[in-house]
Amino acid sequence: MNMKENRTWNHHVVKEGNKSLVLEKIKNNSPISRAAVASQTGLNKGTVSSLVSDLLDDHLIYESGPGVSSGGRRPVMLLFNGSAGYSIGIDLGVNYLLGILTDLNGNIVEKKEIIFKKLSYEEIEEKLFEMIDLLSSIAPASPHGIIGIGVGVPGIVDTNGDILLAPNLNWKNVNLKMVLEARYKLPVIIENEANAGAYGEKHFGAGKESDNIIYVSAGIGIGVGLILNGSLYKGSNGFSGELGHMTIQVDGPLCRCGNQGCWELYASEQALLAKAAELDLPLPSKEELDLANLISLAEQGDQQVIELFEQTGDYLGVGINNIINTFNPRQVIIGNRMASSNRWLEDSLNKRVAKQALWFQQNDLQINFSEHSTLSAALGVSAFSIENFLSVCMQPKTLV
Amino acid sequence: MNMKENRTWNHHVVKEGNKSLVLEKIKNNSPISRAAVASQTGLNKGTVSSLVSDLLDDHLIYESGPGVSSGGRRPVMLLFNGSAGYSIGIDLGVNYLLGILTDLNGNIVEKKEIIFKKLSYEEIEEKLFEMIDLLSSIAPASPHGIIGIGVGVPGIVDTNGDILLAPNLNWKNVNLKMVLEARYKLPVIIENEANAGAYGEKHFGAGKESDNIIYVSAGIGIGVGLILNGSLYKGSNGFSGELGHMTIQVDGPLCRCGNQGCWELYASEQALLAKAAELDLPLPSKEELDLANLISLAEQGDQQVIELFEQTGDYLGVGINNIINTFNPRQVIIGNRMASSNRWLEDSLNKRVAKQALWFQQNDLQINFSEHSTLSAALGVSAFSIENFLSVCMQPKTLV
DNA sequence: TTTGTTAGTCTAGTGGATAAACAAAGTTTT
DNA sequence: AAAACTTTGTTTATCCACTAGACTAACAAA
Repeated sequence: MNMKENRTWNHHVVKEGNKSLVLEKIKNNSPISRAAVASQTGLNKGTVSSLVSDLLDDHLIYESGPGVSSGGRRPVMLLFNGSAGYSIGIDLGVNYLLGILTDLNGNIVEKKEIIFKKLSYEEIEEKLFEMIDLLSSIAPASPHGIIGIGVGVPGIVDTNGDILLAPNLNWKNVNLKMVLEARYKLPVIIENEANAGAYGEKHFGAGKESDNIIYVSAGIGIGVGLILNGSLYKGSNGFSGELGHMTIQVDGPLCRCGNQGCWELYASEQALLAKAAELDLPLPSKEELDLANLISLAEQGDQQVIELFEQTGDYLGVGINNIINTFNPRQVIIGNRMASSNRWLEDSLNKRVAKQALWFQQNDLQINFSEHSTLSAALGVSAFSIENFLSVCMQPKTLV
Repeated sequence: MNMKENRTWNHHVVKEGNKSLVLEKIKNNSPISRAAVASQTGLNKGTVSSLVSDLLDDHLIYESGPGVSSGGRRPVMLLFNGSAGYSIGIDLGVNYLLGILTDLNGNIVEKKEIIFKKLSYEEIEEKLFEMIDLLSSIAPASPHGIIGIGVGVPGIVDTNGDILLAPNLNWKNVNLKMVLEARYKLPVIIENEANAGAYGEKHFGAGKESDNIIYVSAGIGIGVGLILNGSLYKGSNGFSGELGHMTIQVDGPLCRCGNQGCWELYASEQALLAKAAELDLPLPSKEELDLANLISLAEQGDQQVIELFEQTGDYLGVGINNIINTFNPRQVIIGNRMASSNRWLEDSLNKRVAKQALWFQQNDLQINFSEHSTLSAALGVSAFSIENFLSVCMQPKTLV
């Protein structure tokens, strides 16, 4: 909420803000008593009592038995009710569909994956419906039911949620949001896969406390999700983070974007595979040249492949250096498919960063590979829906 | 103001927000009547009346004569009182000191420049005192007097205002803020010169309405100021925007930062001069190889020099492309000393951007050279002080 | 049992927003 | 010119949410 917005300030806003403050406190510090919430937030005891009563009515929190006394009356402990509703998050990949059902804490209740190859838009839509229907049917009974659907896509999504371009899916101007909202009558969020991953990492990853997190989604291409000042930065039209097409070699090879020497020509899965194709690797057939097989070759100690990974790690480091100099982030997280090869990427990447990054940028800076790896994006869109749902819950009820 | 901050919400916050809303409305739409403020902000007429009366008491606005009637009682017009106080903004360069005195609208009342060469910290401090004393003494009488001092410096400033490193000045860990605050008993803001320039352009430049503005300060080195979502992004420790050290050529020449192929090795004033030194140019002596002389050679039609500028413009475009792909900004503004050579830089820069930037990024994107050029940074720090002053004015008075 | 402490609710009071009535100062219509 | 209408700005009554502090409840220690 920004003071410069043309929004007036009144007691509703105050209540909304404080309610949100109390809920956040309970979520992050549960179990906690009303008294502790009051003293820790600075709110008056009475105010907290009243807001807590609202939250209880909404089933967003619940009271557990009494806690331990600290020399007086025993406190009633409050807990966030993660099971007040469930959220669907789907990672729509080029050749897979990964769907999860999470509770409001982001805990995964169910996970389903479908692998496919070269499907048309209509066919993917069909699979998507099946996935959502399945996950909906699995969801346990709860006060709020399914609270929203989120979909992460490998493409450019504008600020309205329209998919403008998804080159690897061969999609253009697809309004999936409208389709899903019409069919399911639920809030739908469509988000770029890298943005979703960044959000997922912020909420459920190692970087929970950081305000400035850069999520590098290194897969077929490279996309970057930016969490700046604690919230997702999407740019003027929602096209930020196209760092895969950042020039790191002015006179480098031509990219399909029209540019030369783009980062993703050096450090993506596609780049790795292209370089591997030039080698004479002990694979059963040319068709089986994929990341999984390269990883197993590396595991067998194939020096050629290991060197390939190391070189890629070095190039990843070059781009990450640029990111560090640009954003001075607290944390850089490398996710998506390439993150699974962290064993062979890590050393050369760190060496490159240590060599280049300005000294003062190195303080308090963490560079991690994602722990969730393939799940970040799905978790992220699920988190979007949850945030959205909770913020709507904070708003005053308008009587019908 | 962020809902996640651990700040409670109460009546004061509401009043502060609405007062700020009303003041902003009057500032941007003056002259304007109370009634118009009410209808345009959505606030109640009575609320506006009361807030306006507060603002009149603070001398932040004033009433002019009655306006034209639109079929009823004639309105009393309200105007922002730019002369309620004055702000001092100083651009501390490597070999110059540029100080301005502005009113609260950012209009320059007085401008003074001192040129010097290789002074020690103590000597510069002395000059700085002289400058501030002079500007203070010139300021017209006003209700609030001098409301603050801002200084833009060519170096790394952390979030406390400490100057950690200013390589070209040979400064390290200088706490200028404390020195000035102790001497003048006024709020002091120290800011990186690129950040200051970005702020200056946002407030007084062509990009008044844009929310996402990138200011490229191309001088001896290159620094970048980032206005994202309407406010300055400073990174976790205040070190963001070090884009001069972004790699644009992995196997390029070594930079003093330890990196190879940094942008500022290709597109800064220093790079231009270095390349010019290799040429056999018709200059009276080697000592006179500077930007001003190169510009006059170009004006005389020297093809070698013009090509040098064009090449530099091309390289500027490479970095700006990376900026566009990263931030999807509404506007990119090139400022500082190199901006004065825009005539010869512009074409090759635009050609490079047109060739490379992803098509969807080109919509609604403006690339401009700064209109204020050398004044942006001083205007920016002055604006910082003004903003700060006004936000303090919005806070409820605590009776002593 | 008494005393002290902590938890949570209740009541009165406060500040600021809103709606609506009202006063002031015009314009337009008759 | 008088009457009717419009618009501006103030005033009044009311409402809402927070605060302070009294009060009740429930426990521990002496």
